[in-house]
Amino acid sequence: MRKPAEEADMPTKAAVNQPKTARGEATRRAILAAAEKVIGAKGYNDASIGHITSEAGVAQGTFYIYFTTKEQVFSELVLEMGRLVRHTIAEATQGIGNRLEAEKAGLYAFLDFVQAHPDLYRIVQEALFVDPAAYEEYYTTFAAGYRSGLEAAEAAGQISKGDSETRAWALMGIARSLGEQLVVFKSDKPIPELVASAYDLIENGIKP
Amino acid sequence: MRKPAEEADMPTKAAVNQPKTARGEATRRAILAAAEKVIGAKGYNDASIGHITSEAGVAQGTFYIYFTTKEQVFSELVLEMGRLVRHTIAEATQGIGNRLEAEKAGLYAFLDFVQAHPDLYRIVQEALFVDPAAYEEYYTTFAAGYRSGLEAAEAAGQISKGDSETRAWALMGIARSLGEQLVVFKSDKPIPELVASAYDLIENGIKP
DNA sequence: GTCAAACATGAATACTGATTCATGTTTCAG
DNA sequence: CTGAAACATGAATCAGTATTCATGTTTGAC
Repeated sequence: MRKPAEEADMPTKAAVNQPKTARGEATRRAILAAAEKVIGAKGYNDASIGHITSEAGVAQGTFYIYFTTKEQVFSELVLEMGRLVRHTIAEATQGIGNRLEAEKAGLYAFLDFVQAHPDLYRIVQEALFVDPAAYEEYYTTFAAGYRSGLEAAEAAGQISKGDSETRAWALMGIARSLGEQLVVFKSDKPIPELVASAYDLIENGIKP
Repeated sequence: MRKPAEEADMPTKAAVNQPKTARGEATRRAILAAAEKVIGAKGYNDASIGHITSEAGVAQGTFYIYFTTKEQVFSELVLEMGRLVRHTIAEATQGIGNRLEAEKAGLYAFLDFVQAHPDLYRIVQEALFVDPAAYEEYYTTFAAGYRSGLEAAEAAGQISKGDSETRAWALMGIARSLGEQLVVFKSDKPIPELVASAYDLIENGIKP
């Protein structure tokens, strides 16, 4: 478990195994990409190191030059997914004044991203069983952002008052469920329609 | 799913290994209960047959008297969760005329159930990776019920018009997300509050 | 009571797959 | 150019564990 840092002092996650040359950099990236593909497709347990390295076009031992453990690649992928999603959404909602509109654009961007990266989506789901801490961080970070957006909107009078904590989780649940529609159940409903229907619900509810 | 008669001829899923005596019945049940507990706690892969049988208080070989495969117990647990949840919700919403109120009562019952059976909840989530077919059936069955409820309510003028397919998935997503709050993130927010906040959102939306 | 069918046992089998290691090959600073 | 550090290889190790099986024990119909 604990891993003494090379000479620094990170208590939580020492970033060892960093490549020093361009070649190493490329190899590491290839392995990471292969891991995303293979683990996303076969699941963590059926994805063997052999599968991953052969997909990456390197020998099995090469894996351990850049990663200390099978679990470590997995964790890295979860973190990557988190960073990418947040970045994508932040970019998509950049400069949208009305926060309700921003949320809608965010949902749209999220679904687009999920459709483009189905493997990463499944990996995050599996994290609940492979790396619960990463899973938790992924969702709590996400929820915190959602929540503060809602609170700002509430303060600005752009949405009604309500429990923004529960709202945040509920809205995340909607986004996740629709994402699953696309990636897991392979729905062919176009994203714009999904977003439109969902946002009609979110804005107006279902009261007659 | 379909249940072959004792001596009929199902090609897909022979229901062999049915105990014939009271003792066998009890043992099988003990193993199933142990499997729920152990797999729910450690996850499918880390839950070995040895763990399960020792939790059940029987020898390792006994497992294979009642189950042909580790995967089979797992599948059975997913099916059980589906049956139990549907039954619980049906019972809780029995005789409620207003369908909007019925949905609320259903959410309440669902969250109660989830809190009482955290292991089963995790098992369903893991089914996406261990037994995708069971996972799919669980959610599509659930969604179909949700959807037809919404359509009936719409026809009866009890809710506004809208895409009931997407609505069903969105509402399921909310329920699931709140369930996860309880079971995975161990929120201490009382269920009635969760339900109240969520249903305010579902009924009225967040428009000011 | 008896005995065949059910049930139970736990050691042995058989295989998978993560991780290590001894041995080359490539890179690049000086 | 050159040699030490990086990088790469893939066969060998090593542990875990699903499943089988030969051998008892219990049950219940008669």
